[in-house]
Amino acid sequence: MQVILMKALGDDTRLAIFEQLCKRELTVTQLTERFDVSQPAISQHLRVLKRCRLVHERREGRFAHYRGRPEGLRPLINWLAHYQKFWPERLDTLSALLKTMPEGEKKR
Amino acid sequence: MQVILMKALGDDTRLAIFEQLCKRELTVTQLTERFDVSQPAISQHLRVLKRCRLVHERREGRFAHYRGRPEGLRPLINWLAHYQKFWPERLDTLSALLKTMPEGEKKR
DNA sequence: ACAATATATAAGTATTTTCTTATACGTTAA
DNA sequence: TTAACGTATAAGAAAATACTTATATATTGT
Repeated sequence: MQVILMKALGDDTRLAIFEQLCKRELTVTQLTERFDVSQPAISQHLRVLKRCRLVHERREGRFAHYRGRPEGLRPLINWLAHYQKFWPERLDTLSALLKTMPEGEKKR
Repeated sequence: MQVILMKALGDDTRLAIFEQLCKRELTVTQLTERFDVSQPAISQHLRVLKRCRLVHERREGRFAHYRGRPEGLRPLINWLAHYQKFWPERLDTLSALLKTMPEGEKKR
């Protein structure tokens, strides 16, 4: 369901975290430095983002490296494609393109 | 800001209302019949959707006809286009297409 | 082994959001 | 003109969400 995705990205802090993590992989501590909320708050946001696969955790000892997963946005794209019939013809090829977009892991 | 859009669409009832209104124009009363929340709740959801231009109100006497405005999704599309560089090359033309998509009113 | 570090979880509080009922306002029909 | 109808707004209750502090757990460096 794309409502879950919208909810996840509908919070300013969480959206900012996602955007950061799409630029570079960061640990929880590094994220905590960059935002003015507590470390637990960051962890909680990460859990939400992880639940809908918008971020990926790479454990390395006691460090948790997180990176953004833009592929996780796919359900949103798919949902939006439903509405392309309301947009100009120029975009008519969008859904075709989307249909052929692979499901699995993508290169970054 | 696309967070506002996400917030607006991040509620199940509101998303369902938007989807209904993209299919057909409906009055507040008709919407109230279709959902199991009170009429004021519907009006409040409509206000949120209207604020971010996801619906349009057509007044006709005491009736308020609402219809969905899928064009209002554009900020979302634009934002998503930022992430296309993380997607397969197949989609590389997406942003070009989006850039040329007109801003004004579109045909339905 | 022990202290320090990195993160997660628990529990509670504060804030925001969504709902309700009551009511106000404008429009139409009788 | 007045009663009924359609919708919006106000006010407050209920529910959901985002935060905090305290603490647990695991890992590393000394």
